[in-house]
Amino acid sequence: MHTSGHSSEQPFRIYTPSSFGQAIRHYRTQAGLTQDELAERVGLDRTYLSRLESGADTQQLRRILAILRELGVKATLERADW
Amino acid sequence: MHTSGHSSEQPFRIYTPSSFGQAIRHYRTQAGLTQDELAERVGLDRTYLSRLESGADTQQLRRILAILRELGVKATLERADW
DNA sequence: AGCCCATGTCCTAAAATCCCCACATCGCCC
DNA sequence: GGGCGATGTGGGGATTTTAGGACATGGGCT
Repeated sequence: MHTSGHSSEQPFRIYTPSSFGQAIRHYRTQAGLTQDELAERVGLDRTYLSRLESGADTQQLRRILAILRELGVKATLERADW
Repeated sequence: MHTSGHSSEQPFRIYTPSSFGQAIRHYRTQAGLTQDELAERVGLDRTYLSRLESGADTQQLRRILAILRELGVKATLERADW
């Protein structure tokens, strides 16, 4: 009876602004949402989302990624799939 | 021959600015670093790190977490332990 | 070709963030 | 008690980021 749902999709490892953007885009399209729809649902501007998915290289993101790198910590994103 | 290092420390699930801060603090102290040391290594201000670890509730973090929540994606931090 | 729809990109004002100072607190050790 | 190292916290100003509009591009469809 398959204890684990076993959806078997591998997590996204986040180590650059770009990889973060790609992950977001992946999950958004997989959810069948447009940038407009997602932006409205979370109260953001669409152009912001576009830039984020394109891997906008902000200093904020760089800062936290630098911290994680220095500490030897890896960040991953994956489907919560309850 | 122990294929996997099997260090078996459970990952941190990140769902609030606070949980993010706690994770950072955990890994920093585990690495035996002071805020000063870490801040200098990554070229940041110490007070910034302090506030980050205290779970500073920034809009930026909120935005990202809102996106992930809406997409049903979970973010985790764990030791890279190569 | 023409029409949508989704997305990328440029711009500017407005808003949020971060650096950098100062000072307070808390343990711990002498 | 006094000193010291580590951290919390406040404020101000400079820097960075975001919102929001406008416009271009590109694909798919008729």
